[in-house]
Amino acid sequence: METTTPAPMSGRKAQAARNDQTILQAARAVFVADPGAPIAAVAERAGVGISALYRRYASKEILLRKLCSDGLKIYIAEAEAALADERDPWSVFADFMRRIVDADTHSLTLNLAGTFAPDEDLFRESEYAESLAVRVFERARDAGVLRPGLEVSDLSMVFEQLAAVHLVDEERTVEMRHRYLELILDGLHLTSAEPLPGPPPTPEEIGRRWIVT
Amino acid sequence: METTTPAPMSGRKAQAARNDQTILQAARAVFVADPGAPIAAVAERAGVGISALYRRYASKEILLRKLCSDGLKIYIAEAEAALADERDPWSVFADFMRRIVDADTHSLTLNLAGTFAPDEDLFRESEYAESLAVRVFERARDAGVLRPGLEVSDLSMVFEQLAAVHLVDEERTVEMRHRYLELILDGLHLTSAEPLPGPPPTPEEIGRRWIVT
DNA sequence: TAACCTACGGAACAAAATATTCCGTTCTAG
DNA sequence: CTAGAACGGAATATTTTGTTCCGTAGGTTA
Repeated sequence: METTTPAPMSGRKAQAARNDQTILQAARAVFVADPGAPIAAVAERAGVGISALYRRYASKEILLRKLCSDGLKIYIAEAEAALADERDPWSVFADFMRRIVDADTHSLTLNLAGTFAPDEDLFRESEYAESLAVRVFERARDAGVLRPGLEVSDLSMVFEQLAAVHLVDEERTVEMRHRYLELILDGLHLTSAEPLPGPPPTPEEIGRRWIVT
Repeated sequence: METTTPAPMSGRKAQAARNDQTILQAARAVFVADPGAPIAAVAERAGVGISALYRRYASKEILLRKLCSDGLKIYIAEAEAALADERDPWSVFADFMRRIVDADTHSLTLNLAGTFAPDEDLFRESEYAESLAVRVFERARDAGVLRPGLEVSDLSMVFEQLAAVHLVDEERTVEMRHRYLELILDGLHLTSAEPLPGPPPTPEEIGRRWIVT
């Protein structure tokens, strides 16, 4: 459970605890790259056998839910941090965006939408996360630092667009996302600009994609 | 082959000619929604039997190449139109972007990258398309209407990002893409703004994704 | 009209992929 | 020294899917 201390490097239990981490990281990397990847690919990437996976997660679906849930937890944490941030509204908002893009929470929610049945808990977490996002957004909007006509739902779409930025090298991918996030932030910040064309996506439009087919 | 005239509505040949169209449209729609979709899904969507597909395309891979090739042809046509456009540089550039986004040529090149072996011809077409894009881009840049530090390769990434905008309803998807394209265009047009952070993607980084694994 | 041929629908087939189970092995704690 | 946790990875059962095949209908030609 401790990621900080290398812990008594030896010992079966330490090994296992380290695997907990390794497996989750591997799963994340693999499923972000290819949402339909076989579970064997995760094991290989983690450098462990398949049974090491099944010992921890009874099924692929459960593993996917875990990954999603973790992503949401990060999102929630960042949103709460933003709400507690006392600096000027635009900096707070922009940094929130940057952190979410860095955390890459949307590569999962985007790619995995519809590939597994959303848990009841997941649903609640998701709703809570959304409610926080609303508050973060409204703080910026009420402070008058956002382009007129924007809605919270625009944020989701922006995150999804940035999650689509994918190069082979992971580090470069992160760099590129920052590059285009700055571009988009400039557009979002243009308080004197024209409102964007077309109505923003409705929450319903955004949520419908989670329906399992 | 003629899409304009409904042609002698009846007649086996007319029927077949119409199927040529229907099948391509269906294939496009299906594979854009799900790059790994089975060929049977295309047949179903087109409302024809499987053999109607195999009569025209000897394999799935050939069909995919055809779709990609068609997309590139559109891209090329739009780029050539832009180069022939005499209006002010920014309008020409912005309209080029809008048309490409509308044509949705990148949903295919993006989603299908790596799922089939690029043909020799496809390769040539692709290179020609890219060379045109360079000229369109440089005309705008040389006219001084672009934010400093931008490169042609940034266009590819922008198109890919916009191709990631996907709602259930197709019409709304188009609307949304326009919405965020305007946002991005504003960012691209900010000639006095800071250059974007990080080096732009290299052609090599963008091309590497086509390697079949 | 009759033979013929093209385009087609869709079942049947074979191959590939993949989630999950199972069993023998290794390593550690006590 | 031994019981058992943790593991590696082959084997299994199932599903998915590309492709082939065959019987039929509609149109065409002689």
